[in-house]
Amino acid sequence: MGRTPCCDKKGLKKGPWTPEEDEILVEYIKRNGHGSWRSLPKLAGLLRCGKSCRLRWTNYLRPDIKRGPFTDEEEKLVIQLHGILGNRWAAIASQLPGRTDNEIKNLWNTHLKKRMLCMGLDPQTHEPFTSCGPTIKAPASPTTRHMAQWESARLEAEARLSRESLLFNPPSLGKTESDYFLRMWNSEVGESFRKLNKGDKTACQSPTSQVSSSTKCGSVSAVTMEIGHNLARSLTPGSNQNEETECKSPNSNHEEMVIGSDTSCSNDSQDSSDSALQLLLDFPINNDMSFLEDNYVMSSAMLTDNSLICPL
DNA sequence: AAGCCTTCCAACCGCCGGCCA
DNA sequence: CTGGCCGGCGGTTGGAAGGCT
Repeated sequence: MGRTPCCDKKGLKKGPWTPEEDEILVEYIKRNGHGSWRSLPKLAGLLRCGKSCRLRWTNYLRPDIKRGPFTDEEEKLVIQLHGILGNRWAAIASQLPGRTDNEIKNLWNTHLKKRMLCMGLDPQTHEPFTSCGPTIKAPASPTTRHMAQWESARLEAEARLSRESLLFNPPSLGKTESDYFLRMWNSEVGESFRKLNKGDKTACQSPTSQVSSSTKCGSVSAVTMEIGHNLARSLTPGSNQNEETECKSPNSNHEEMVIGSDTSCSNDSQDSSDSALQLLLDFPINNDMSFLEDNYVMSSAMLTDNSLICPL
């Protein structure tokens, strides 16, 4: 029992859009909103299927689309986020205002994937290749692998934050220079973040309590901070010295965000990883996540040294 | 100049999950 | 509960553009 096609293909135009069609679509959406995509083409007088109209609008005609080539910063961010999210282009696109999932997917497939290969890294796993494949045997599916990475990151963040919480006052004691996450937490950025979340009485007392309670209270903020920690670590040269995974590329010593793919991942922890991942995907990114961008900017200079740019 | 090859990206296709009757 | 509708997503494709011989 196959699905009915999204539209009756008879009499409907396919292929590249003409400027006239673009104009009709834009004018219609400006006046009426897109409403039901399925009925839009008929109402607007277009010989296209609704899906085609939606795609044209979201990928090309939308007024907030950012034109022009990707900046280095954007490319780095895509690579970082791909390491966390895998091929979830829409989720990645939500981190890059004005960029579409299609655009990012194309960027990855045409440029970044090659760059990874050139650096001796598996574009799917972000792990170094060896003569007989990746150094670390990854879980069977990308989804499972990313869940494991998430959980591993969460557990380590929790452990580290528990340790650090003992040293929270004075903040400088025992703090590594590279721990941007904690520094940020203690900075104005962290403070404004805490203010932002002051409504949540169970979380946000401290980084430790917040992260620890992330999966129990479902605090999106906590997950955000985990992401921040993960990204901060991945952006920080030398910060992975004590991590479980060997992240050394034969070609470079660049940052690597693969975090112990082979660390234990119990069923219980997979559940929490599930919720964390889900929360991330549901997270309305253009508010809280901005602090990550700050962090990213702060750390991006370091990336330049161990450049991801691979002359082809 | 012509032909071939490669790269790039807009657009299509099919699947999935949420919603609703 | 079930099945259809719909929007969204990720994978793939096809053709235009540019480079090379």
